Amino acid sequence: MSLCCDPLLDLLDPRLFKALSDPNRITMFCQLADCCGGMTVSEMAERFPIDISVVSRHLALLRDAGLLKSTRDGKQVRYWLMVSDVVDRLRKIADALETCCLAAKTSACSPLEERP
Amino acid sequence: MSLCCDPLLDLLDPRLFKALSDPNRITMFCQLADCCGGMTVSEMAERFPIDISVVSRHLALLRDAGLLKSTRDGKQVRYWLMVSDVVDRLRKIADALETCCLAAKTSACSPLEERP
DNA sequence: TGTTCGTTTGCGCGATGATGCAAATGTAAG
DNA sequence: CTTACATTTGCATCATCGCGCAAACGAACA
Repeated sequence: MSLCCDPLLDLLDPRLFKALSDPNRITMFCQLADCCGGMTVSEMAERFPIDISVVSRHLALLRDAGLLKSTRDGKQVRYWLMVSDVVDRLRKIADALETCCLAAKTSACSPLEERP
Repeated sequence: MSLCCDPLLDLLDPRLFKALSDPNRITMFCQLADCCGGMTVSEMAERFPIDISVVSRHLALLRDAGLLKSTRDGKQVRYWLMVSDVVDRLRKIADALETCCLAAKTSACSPLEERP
């Protein structure tokens, strides 16, 4: 069984949303948006009242979700926000959602009730 | 202390992302995107191998996060996807993210390092 | 090589989340 | 008013999450 919203379903990666479901991670995300030079784990940790190991884990989680990239610079690890990637993903989700709902309205796909 | 990304921070509601951080809720969200007539709790529950009470809770959570609206129709409660609201929120986040990062690049705001 | 600094990982604890079951609530029909 | 159906709400259980602490890892440097 396939849905008209299959492309939407592909775009809605739980990891993306789980990554931004935590207030601290959201703030880290915004800090990186304001800092085009990227930030090291230590620099980020200075701005939060939590242990640096926790900051490290949060940043790694954001990276694994595809929101950040990390580069080693000597002893330090610098995290960068992948702006265009994130912006593209969000816009694609919005577009797919609109397309899917429009298709549903115009009966471009069979109603759910008639499916096996 | 204020950040250039303050408008972005306001848009990034943890509840929105938490709502879509669960695979079952994502699928319910997509089902509603494909069904412009909305769905009752029972109709939704037919499509999932989980207890109907769990489905009810998932739908309520999606509603409380601002993704769905619910209307009572006799004994049944029908849930609808708030398409334009969700699409607008996603696009506003994408726009704010772009704006914030562009401002950071052009030094329209002070770098994080120089803040108190 | 040994030391130091930055980062990551292992472990445990308390809190939150997803789930199922049973009971309660709400609504329409007999 | 009683009954039947749809939904919601406790309650318990198990998994996951955020967190701190300590140890391990990695890279530069004396």
